[in-house]
Parts: sequence; structure tokens; C-alpha cells
Amino acid sequence: MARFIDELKRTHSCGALRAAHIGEEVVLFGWVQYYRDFGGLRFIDLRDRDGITQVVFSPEVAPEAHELANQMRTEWVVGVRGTVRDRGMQHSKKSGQMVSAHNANLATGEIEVLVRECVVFNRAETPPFEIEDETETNEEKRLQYRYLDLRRPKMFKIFKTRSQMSQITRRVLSSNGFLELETPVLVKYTPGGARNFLVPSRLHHGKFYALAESPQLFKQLYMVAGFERYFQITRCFRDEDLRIDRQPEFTQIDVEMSFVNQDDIFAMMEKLVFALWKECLGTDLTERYPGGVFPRMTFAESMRRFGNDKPDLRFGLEHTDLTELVIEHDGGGLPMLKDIADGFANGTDRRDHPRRIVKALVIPATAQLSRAEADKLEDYVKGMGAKGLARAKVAEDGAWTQSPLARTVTPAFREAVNAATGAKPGDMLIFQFGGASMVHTVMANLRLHLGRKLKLIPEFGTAGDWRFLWVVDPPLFEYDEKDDRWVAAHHAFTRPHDECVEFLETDPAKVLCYRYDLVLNGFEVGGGSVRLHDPEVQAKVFRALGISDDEAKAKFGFLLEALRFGAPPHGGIALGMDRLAMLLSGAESIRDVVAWPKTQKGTDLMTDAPNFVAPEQLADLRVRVVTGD
RNA sequence: GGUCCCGUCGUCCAGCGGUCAGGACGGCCGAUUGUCGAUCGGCAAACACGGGUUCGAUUCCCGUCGGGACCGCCA
Repeated sequence: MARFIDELKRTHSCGALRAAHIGEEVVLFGWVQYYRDFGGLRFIDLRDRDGITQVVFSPEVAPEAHELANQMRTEWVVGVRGTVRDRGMQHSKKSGQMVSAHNANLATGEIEVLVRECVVFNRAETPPFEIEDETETNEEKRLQYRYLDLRRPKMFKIFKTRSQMSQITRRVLSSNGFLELETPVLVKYTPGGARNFLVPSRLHHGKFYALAESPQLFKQLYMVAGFERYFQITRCFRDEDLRIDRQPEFTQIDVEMSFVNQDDIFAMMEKLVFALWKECLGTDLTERYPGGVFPRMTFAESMRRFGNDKPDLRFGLEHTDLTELVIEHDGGGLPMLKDIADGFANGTDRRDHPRRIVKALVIPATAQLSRAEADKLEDYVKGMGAKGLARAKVAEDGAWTQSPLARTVTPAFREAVNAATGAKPGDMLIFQFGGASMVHTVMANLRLHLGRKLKLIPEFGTAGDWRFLWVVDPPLFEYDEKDDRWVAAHHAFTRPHDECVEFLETDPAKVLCYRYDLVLNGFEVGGGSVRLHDPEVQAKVFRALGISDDEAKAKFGFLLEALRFGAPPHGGIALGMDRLAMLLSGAESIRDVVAWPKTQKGTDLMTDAPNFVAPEQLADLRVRVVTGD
């Protein structure tokens, strides 16, 4: 029988003791945060996940423990038995006065534990970086020693919140009639959408499973099965390049409902998100969103005003689409815009779905953007495929200066642009024109870049920092320029608006659908759709996509078959748990809210995954590795 | 596939063609009975790797490796 743990059980956590405990005998376990050795008295700050308690070793009270304390170093794992006492007034040698030894910075600062007996459970090597919230270590080191990084109270708090999020989600959804059900991770590979991780089948040489990129098809089949309401907190896998908010494996709150429309799904998700914010943060979102409803914006409006489908509404700098003005003014005296105007005039471009567009945004005079800084912006946009960045400063009389555009622009066009953008004297106009997707991408990124640079984004924890939005009614198809055809913008099972069904075969560009994203502060935190449950419309969609019956059957046969056996109207959504956790905790990267994340190159710095495997393993799988390019 | 940024003691940062490569924190040794990121004295500790330019490279250039941001891709 060991004295500690077997006989002496922990009585309190290191964050628990207060003045009310004075006089009690307690047993604490934890890690050595700091030690202060006065030769006579020795102090140790003992840390566990709950907090820090100062313990004191006195040679008069416990000579053996005092001797042991001399050896203790940072991160040693120790246990103490002792008496809680008031820190009280102490004589300070420094000042020669009696001073209060209370520490207001510590929750347990009124007391300390006078050690009677102690044990060293384990020694520790000096950690590669200091285990403190403010540690300035780079992320590479933190990931290599993630288990030490996670010892920092800041990190523990994030994962405590994540645990809370799971509990709240389970409670809210379960109490609304949802069943928590599982779906396979090893699934059949279906082309289209995200790239899958492939898993070779040992029992079927040459065949592969795919890791599920989402439970999509299975959750729909739960609806066909008549389960009506399903949810799952589940891992998804996508073999795509990583980003600040993207990991190859990530967690979704996956939801599917029967006999509902888009509004019903929104209402359920709003209920869940409001509960998450209320209980994790103590933030009542009804103050901003009375009635418990998030605002909605159409996809088209979002693209026009912000250049993407996940606008950050915390600041302005909105885009102005000048395409119509350019057409009206036949290029406004600017040769490069004339070319675009001509395209519309001779019919190579359509006004309802232009391939080339012109956009502007206004950098306010208050930004005091220098010429050198404006030049830097040009470098920034060139990295995203822009040829350049036309700009003009607006003078007192509305004229454009510091710009090559100023020489040839017609006064009428200039006035029209100033009016449309609301540009005032001193402001700087920034233009982008060309292929629609490039212009949107460049201008969307430029807006974000400027928003950060000009510090227009409220800081975490300040008012106005939660801006939710439903982005709705996107087109069902998007045009693939290199293959010259219409492709599904998402998956092929999204329900088109009823009034658009007639255009499926005549004018696919006009078809909008019941697809929606939940956006928070410029991040897509959820996405879903109302599904197609009508086999006839489904067939039309496939035809519009140029997918033959045989092809459809080969790819999605089991789902199509299922839909013929009485599928209820249904729809669903998936919330990105990691992104929600990231925003909720004010983290700057998804890696900060994933306990064991991958680097941007998809590696695990701690375990060194991925790694090579033995030739015998490959032989067993009948897999041959071809190296080199 | 592409564009850009970064790599100096254990950690963070300084250096900007010739330095005993400097500081802070941390570490080690010693002193110290009221500190709390204790204090005081002493000590040890680094230019990612490979090539090039140069009389001379931590410094400039190229490549490799590693990390990061973004575009493409991806909800």
C-alpha cells in the first residue's frame, strides 16, 4: 500500500481552497508550477487543471518534506498533506514591515497549505518551453510537445469549453426529439466533392474504401428509414489542402430532419447556437437578435456586396458593383473598361450572369493610406491572380488624382462612380475588373485585409463581435469554364426552388436552390440543404448536369433506389464544431481548438505521421508505392 | 500546382559583410525563514542543412528541409 493515493486520497483541487477552509487538513496532488527556496522556508506553487495553491515547507514542521522540497523542480508531479492556514500578516525582511501575505492575483491567495508530509510521484525533465499562458513559444514547438502545451490553463479552458459544447448539443437536440446515431467511417468512394482519403482493402485486392467526408448519404437514409430526427457529433475526413480554419479530420454536429422546410431547420439550429453561446460564454444573443432569429441574406447579395458567400459583417468597406455603370457609360473613357462594355454590347456577355465584372471599394480618408502602402496592396492582390490594382484618390472637387485613370476618364462616369460608391474628397477608390470569380476573390480578400489593417474589426470579447448570418438561395449550378458546362455547385441532391424547376433544362443559370450556410464573423460555421426527395425532379437535375441514368446509378444507385421507396421530405445541416469552438474561444486558428492537430502540410509533429510502412504490409495489401514524380 | 513570409543558445528576441555572436526568461552551482514570474553571486548554452558570391558569410544569392499565410482546391 502506497501512503499517497492508496491511503491518502486527494481532498481538494488546487483551485478549491479559500479562507473558509482554514484549519482543515487537506491532501493536494499536482504539478510544480514555480518553486521559491529561501533555504529555510520553501514555497511551491502547486498546479492542477483547476488552479494553483501555494504550499509551504518548513524545516521545523516537517524536516523530511522540507529536505525533499529542496530537490523539487518545475513540472515534477507531487502530493502533499498539510494544514490550510491564513497567509496573514508576515514580517518582510525587504521592507522591515509587517505586510499582508495575501496574493490577490490568485483565487486561492488568502490561504496556503503548511506541509506535514509529501511525496514525489514523478520527476520531470525541464520542459522545452515554460508552461504558462503567456508562453511565446512558436507553434511548431507547441505541437511537437502538445501534451505540455495542453498543460497551459488557457488550453485546458478551450477543451473544457469543447466538452461543454458537446454536452449542450446532446441535451438540446435530444430534448427536441433527435436520436444520436452513428454512420460508417469506412465508406464507398464516390467521385465529386472533396477528395477522399483512401483505405486499401486487404480482403479485396485492388479495392479501396474511402474515409467518409461527411455522413451525408447515410443521414438521408435514416430519414428514408423513418427515424425523422437524427444528429451525430462526428469526425469527417477530407484530403484537401489545409488552411487556418481547415484540418483534414474535423468534427461536425451533423443534423437531419424529416417533414421540415428551410425555416424549421434554421429555427432548430438557432435554438442550439443560442444555447451554446448562453451556456459557454454567458452571452445572450437575443440582445442582438431579438426573437432568437439570425438575419438572412441571399447568396447574390452577399457576392455583390462582399465578394464571397461568407461575409464578415463586423465592418463596412463594402464593394460597389460598377458593371452596369460601365456598360451605361461605354467604358467611361477608360480603354480596359471599354473592352468589357463591348463584350456586353456585342452579346458575348450576359447581363444577368456576367462573366466579366467591374467592382470598386472605398478606402476612407481617415485610413491615411500612404502611397507605399497602396503599392503594397497591389502586390497583395497580384498574389491572387489580379493583374494590378487600379486606384484613384478623390480630390475636393471630385476629380481623381494620383491615378493613370484620371487622364482619360469621362467626367460623367467619374461623377457616377463617386456617387455610386459614396466616395468623398480624400477617399481612395480601388478598382478591380475582369473575370467575375477573380474580381470577387480579390476584392473579398482585399476587404478583409483592409479591415484588419485599418483595425475595423472589433476585438474578441467586446461589443458587436458576434455577427451571424444565414446565406440563402444560391444557384444550384455553377459554370465550369474549362469544361464549358454546368456542374453542381454542391451535391446533386439539393432541392431547387419550385418556381425554378422549369428552367432546369432551358436555363440552368437561373436555378436557385434550398441550400444555406450559417456564417459567423466571416467564417462558414455550418451548411446544409433541403434535399431532393422527388425522383422526377432528381432525374431532371441529372439531365441538366449531363449525368446519364447509368452514370447516376453507378454513383448513387443505392440512394436513388432508396428515394423510390417512400422518402419523406427532408433536409439537414452540419455545423463545424471546430470552427464554432475557435470563434467561441477567441482562438486564431483551428489548430488551437483541436487537441492533436496536423500542420499545414498535413503532418503530426508529435507522432511524425504520416510515415512509411514495411514492404510486407504493402505486399499484404497488394499495394505498390511508386516514388518520384 | 502557384504566390508570399519565416528559420540565431532549451524558449523568446537583438544582429543587418570582419562581433570573444548580445539580452531576457529558463537551466546548473552556491547564498538566503515570507516569497509568489522571489532576490543576490557565479557558470554553461545557438547562427537548420548543402552549394555559390566574396580576401572574409550568421549576415548577400540559389537549393533542400521544416513552419506559417493565401490562391487554386475544399463547405
